[in-house]
Amino acid sequence: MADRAFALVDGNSFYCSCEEVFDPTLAGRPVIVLSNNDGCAVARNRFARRWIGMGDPYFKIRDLCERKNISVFSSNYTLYGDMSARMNTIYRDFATGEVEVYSIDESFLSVSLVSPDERVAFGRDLRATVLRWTGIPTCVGVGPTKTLAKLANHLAKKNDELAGVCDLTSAAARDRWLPRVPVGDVWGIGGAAQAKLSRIGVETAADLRDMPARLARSLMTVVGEKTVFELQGLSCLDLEVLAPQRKGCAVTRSFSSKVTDLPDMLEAVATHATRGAEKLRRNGLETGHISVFMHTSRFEAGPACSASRTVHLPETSADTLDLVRAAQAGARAIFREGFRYAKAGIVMDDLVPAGSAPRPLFEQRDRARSEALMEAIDTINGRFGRGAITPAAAGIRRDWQTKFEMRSPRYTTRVDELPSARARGL
DNA sequence: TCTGGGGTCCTAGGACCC
DNA sequence: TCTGGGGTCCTAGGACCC
Repeated sequence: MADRAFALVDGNSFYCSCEEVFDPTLAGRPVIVLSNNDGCAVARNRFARRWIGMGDPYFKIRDLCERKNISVFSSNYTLYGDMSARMNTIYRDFATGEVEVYSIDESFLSVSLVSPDERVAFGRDLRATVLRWTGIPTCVGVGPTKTLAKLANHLAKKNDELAGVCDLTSAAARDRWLPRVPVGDVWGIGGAAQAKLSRIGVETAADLRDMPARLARSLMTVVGEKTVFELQGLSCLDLEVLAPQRKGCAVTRSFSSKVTDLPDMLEAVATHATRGAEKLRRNGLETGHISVFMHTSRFEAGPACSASRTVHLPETSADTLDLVRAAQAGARAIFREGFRYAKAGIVMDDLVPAGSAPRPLFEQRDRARSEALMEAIDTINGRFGRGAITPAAAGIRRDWQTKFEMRSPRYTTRVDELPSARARGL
């Protein structure tokens, strides 16, 4: 049995690249994609990077974008999710199914069966195939642990001479590269850990690898200790080919304009609960309680307020009407007049598989009827688009609705939004 | 004038990730 | 005017019990 090896593949400026695939006029031009509500820049292509910082609020850079002729898009998660699925199909071919989908644009592949001297060629072939079949440019990092694969991917992105593929399989390669990586760029080392490490003179990935594991544990808990082992080449994190059952589910949104009255708040909370119930049903899960929260803006002077309330259900449920009712009851209990609310949301945790929880002796509602109704609603919304049917409480789309003013078409998932092509000179 | 000890379970909050 | 959303994991500390 060969030693273990992992590859991490990710899409370069993934959201921007998705937009560029379907709009050839963007080629060679700066492009950014905004977060929900057109709030912040969350993706920048390589031409936009010199002007736009990650997370820059849009209202602060709007003029700059105009001056520099930067193309700006609202997030189009439907499109990005579909492109992501296409890429993972290719990865599964390359890694005989041994693929962990880590995020919308990153996947770990097992490459244990690829001999060490062929791993760079494997990476180049994978990149070329993904580019040809989806139009998305990628980088590939290879290593004996997931943390090293991640680090290799980071190096592939930052160093043009690597041509998009970096292999840290050999100890010699690690000795060459790890001293060049700031410790804060290591997967799992955030701001707090970086500050602690800096105080004891640990500044690079190589320093972290060479520090005593026990000291790492005392500074950064067992998570930091594992990171040290992983940098040494001792694999502590396995590939998770089957997505573990999710434990929680949240739907939260900032309002596009501040909410000050109860009817608007109730409508927003009902909309979030509706969406939450859909997510539960799609995952075959139920919840026994739902929490509601609302708060004012942390950037705004004036009276501040942050409140939350958990409401228990008589029995576990994924029924939209149950969840809307409970969420609104919670919202009524915590809503206070006189505040300019900036955000509200619902959170559900302790999720259980549908039908697995013990039922009360005397059922309070007709389960079969509820399930039939929800199935009908999901079918209709599946065919005609989300929101074709919603509970009346989720309302009629008022001012608080999240903004997506610059969203591109859903090219790959909606027949009425397919890209069109014109042939010239025939 | 004065403190038990040890176990489990739950929750809140911190840290990190994309 | 305008500053994202959705996860996971770990630990400390309180409540409770015997």
